[in-house]
Amino acid sequence: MKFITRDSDYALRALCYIASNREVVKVDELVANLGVPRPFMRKILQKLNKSGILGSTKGQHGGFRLKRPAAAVSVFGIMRIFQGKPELSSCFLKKEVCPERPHCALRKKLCLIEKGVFRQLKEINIASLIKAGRA
Amino acid sequence: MKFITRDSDYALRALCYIASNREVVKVDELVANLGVPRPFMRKILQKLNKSGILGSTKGQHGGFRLKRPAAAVSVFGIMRIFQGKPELSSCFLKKEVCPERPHCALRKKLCLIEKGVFRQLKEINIASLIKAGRA
DNA sequence: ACAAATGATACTATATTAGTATCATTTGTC
DNA sequence: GACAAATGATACTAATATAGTATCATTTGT
Ligand code: FES
Ligand code: FES
Repeated sequence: MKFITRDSDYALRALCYIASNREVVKVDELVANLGVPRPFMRKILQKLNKSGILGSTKGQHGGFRLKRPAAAVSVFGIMRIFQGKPELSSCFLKKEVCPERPHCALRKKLCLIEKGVFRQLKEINIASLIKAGRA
Repeated sequence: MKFITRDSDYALRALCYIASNREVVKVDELVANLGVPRPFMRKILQKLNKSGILGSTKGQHGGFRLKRPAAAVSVFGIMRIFQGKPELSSCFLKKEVCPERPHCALRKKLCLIEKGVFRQLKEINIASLIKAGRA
């Protein structure tokens, strides 16, 4: 079972790289340093741009830059962008909304777990990752 | 993002049904009551049998029966059977074992979260689900 | 012998994830 | 203004995982 997908993973690496190096970083530099396929990396960065995490400038001295403080970019936020809202508690029996939802014991318990996981994922951010990585 | 897959979900429903009804239950009865496609249900039950959660008898009065007390069958155990060990903390950069594993900050944090989730998933079991469902 | 159950296994379909390819647009430099 | 060097947008393909089906073999009670 995978919890973090590759695009989230690569996105986090790219963000850490950008945050701990220059202001503006080009795709090619990221590719060279992270070993991610170039077109895939581009796709990921463009998505981060659209989501407001990164800003970009085109042209000769263009590239990507962090648009927010590193501490304000959480792992939870990145996962939501690439994987949608992690939903630990889904019911499969019917296609419409499950009629038993309000009473479902399993769902209730999973929701509790979910809350805790989300809270923890929100606490991990680019700044804390960089700091922990250096220690 | 899905956390529990259908087979795990259906397995849990089947187990709850068996545990809260007769000793021995046939596939057809489960299918009739749970609305799961018969061949899929069979596949799931056979896997539960192989895993030692259920026992089975063939022939005319055959069927499936719980092989352990309901309280000893955890959601965690079922998920492991159908989804493999949930691995919140995987690294994608290389195909071999990641050389940075011992130092990786993200992985360390995810491992902590993982531990908590596992503990909680182990605490939820068929007996507690049935009890909570009746309340 | 036969019917009614499960066991084993192989196959197909659908959805998600991972990755590629291409052309358009912006921007600095000559 | 032409051109090179960057990103933007979009559409496509490949690989993998999930969901489900189909079939034949084996066991067991009557
Ligand atoms: S939400 Fe549908 S049975 Fe739990
Ligand atoms: S970078 Fe490989 S385990 Fe985190």
